Amino acid sequence: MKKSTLSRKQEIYRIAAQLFKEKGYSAVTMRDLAAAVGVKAASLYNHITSKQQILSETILHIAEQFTEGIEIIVQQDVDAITKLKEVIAQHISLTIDNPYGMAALNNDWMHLEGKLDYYLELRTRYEKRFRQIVIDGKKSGELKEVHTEILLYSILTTLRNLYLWIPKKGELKKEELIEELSITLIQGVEK
Amino acid sequence: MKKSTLSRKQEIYRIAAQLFKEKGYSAVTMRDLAAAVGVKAASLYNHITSKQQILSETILHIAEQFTEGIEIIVQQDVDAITKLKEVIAQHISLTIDNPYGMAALNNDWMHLEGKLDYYLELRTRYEKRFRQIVIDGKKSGELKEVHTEILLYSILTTLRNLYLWIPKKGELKKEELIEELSITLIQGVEK
DNA sequence: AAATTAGACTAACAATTGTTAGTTTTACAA
DNA sequence: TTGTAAAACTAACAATTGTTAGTCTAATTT
Repeated sequence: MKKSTLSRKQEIYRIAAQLFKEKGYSAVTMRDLAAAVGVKAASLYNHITSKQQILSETILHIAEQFTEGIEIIVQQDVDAITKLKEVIAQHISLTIDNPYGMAALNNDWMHLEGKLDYYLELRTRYEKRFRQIVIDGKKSGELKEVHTEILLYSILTTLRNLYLWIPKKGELKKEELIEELSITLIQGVEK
Repeated sequence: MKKSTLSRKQEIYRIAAQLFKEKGYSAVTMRDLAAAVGVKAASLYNHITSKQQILSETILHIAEQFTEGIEIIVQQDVDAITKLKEVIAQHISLTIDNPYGMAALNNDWMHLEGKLDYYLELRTRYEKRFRQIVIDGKKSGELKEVHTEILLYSILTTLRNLYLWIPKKGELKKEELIEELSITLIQGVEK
């Protein structure tokens, strides 16, 4: 495979992820994708092997980054609040890098066919690590005594859906976003 | 139309919303829906007029409740924090009443055909009222000086995705959930 | 210049889609 | 018991789906 082939494939993947974000995997046809790329549907198959493969490579690549990232974070010897901030920063970074892929990860994971079990395993591992940070933070007195699951899903949901509004906030600097979102999520909105 | 017809129609709508939540509107076929109802696909049309109608009635019914609800909340003569708590309570109530419909509202609104503009109008109105609460709260010194959009979307995203985990929390009482989620969102997770 | 190859094309496929038409069965009112 | 209407059924439709086969063209390598 040559460089030009690789970048053509990547261009298809990138455009596919954009369309998946707009309409969802199932509603995007290979003819839609081909038109957006500027080519006939059959020509796509010179570069990709299937529609399903586009989805699973897109999703799993990101999911692996998240799970590997949090496993590094949890084993650091720092307090829970610091870990939480690092998790927030990781979400922001990965979302800025690939907002369309994040949309697919969030909305289309159930359409993974062969790789669904692997995806679910990655997600379970991720949530387990995140939950451990919350539990440790409560035990050490850093976090409020609120139901773990409420605390967990309330933060996690905001982070998982950053892709919905991060692209619009082009004017906001990444470091500033990390700072403000950390404040909002950790210290709340009340003055 | 008789009572039995109405309840049959409602049963179809209810099951459809469940399937939409699992796989998304586009991935649910009328044959899937029929099988879940226990009937052949063609028989559905004795009760409904189209797949699209199921989606739009499901989504718009909820969207109207939200927009009407927040317009009542904003015009009350109470402080911003109280309004915020009422918005949170409304989200929890409507989500408990109809978690599957909430999923469709969140994930499948873009597949509305004739009614898409109306939906977007409702959503814009809703966000405008919500944003006004945030702006007022900052002005009155009740809320932190964080970017309005960050504060807005961070809360709103959590609320919009309650359907993802509320069904699992059957053991948790509604009033308790409102209390704990209000604390988490308004005062943050840090002790 | 000749040969090879990457990558576009047209045409077609088998399967699946939402929906309609027409018919039979079920259930209730008379 | 008979008549009527609701609601199930089978069969089919036209359109659309992902994908393959085979061909042509343009670019690159020899």
